[in-house]
Amino acid sequence: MRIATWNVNSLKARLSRVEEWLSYAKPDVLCMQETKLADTAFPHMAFEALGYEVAHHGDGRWNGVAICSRVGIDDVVNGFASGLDADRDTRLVTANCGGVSVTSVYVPNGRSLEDEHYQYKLAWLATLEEHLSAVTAPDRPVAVCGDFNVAPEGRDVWDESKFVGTTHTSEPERQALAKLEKWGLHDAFREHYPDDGLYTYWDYRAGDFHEHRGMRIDLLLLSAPLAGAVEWALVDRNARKGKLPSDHAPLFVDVALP
DNA sequence: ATGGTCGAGTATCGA
Repeated sequence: MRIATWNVNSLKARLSRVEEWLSYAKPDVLCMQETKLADTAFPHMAFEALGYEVAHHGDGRWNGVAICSRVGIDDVVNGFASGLDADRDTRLVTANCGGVSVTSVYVPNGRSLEDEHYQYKLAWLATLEEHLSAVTAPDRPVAVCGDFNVAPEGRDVWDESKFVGTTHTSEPERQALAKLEKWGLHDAFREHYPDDGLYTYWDYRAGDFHEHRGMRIDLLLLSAPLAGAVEWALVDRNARKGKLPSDHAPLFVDVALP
């Protein structure tokens, strides 16, 4: 099973690039973030034409997440599971895709360490763990995919000295991520490729992509039954090139399901 | 030279 994630930064602006990518990468499951669409505006027919069913959770202007699957999609949960504090934004959607519990996440940015949004980000990551415990368990096949807006380690940013006192690299954020991993999730891409300089996001400004100034903030977190069956993983940098790219590249992993 | 670009929507905010 090929499981992919991509922060598309507006599906309206990116639809043709996403269609192109699906037609050659052929993932079984694609998690998208920042669709910036209301549910009623989602272009379902474009995805159906490529063989995908879609669960989308969005409210329009910002955020918005989706799961596209060609191996079935059931038990859809929009936002956090019932009983937990409701999210104020549309930042996650969960579904069962061919026996795998898939969650597409768009973790809050945080903006700055002093901003209220940073506290929201930390609380959000804690609630995500409660959500996972409510809908599944780490001994089952679980894939939590998306834009985590956290670079797990120093090697995940282009220059650590540029990230002193900023979000995405602070210790509380990294601890929140480590706590998720302790729940039973593995950073699938990182476990196979230890090199630095492997990024998923490059700011549009200042030619950052061409200067290799990036960050690895998009992750595929897999439970042990999946992490142990990973064949390979890839960040498709080609999808960050050319006309009207997202500022994120898609990332996928191939898992040999039993 | 301490910015630089996108996408939302149409003035600015968010990333």
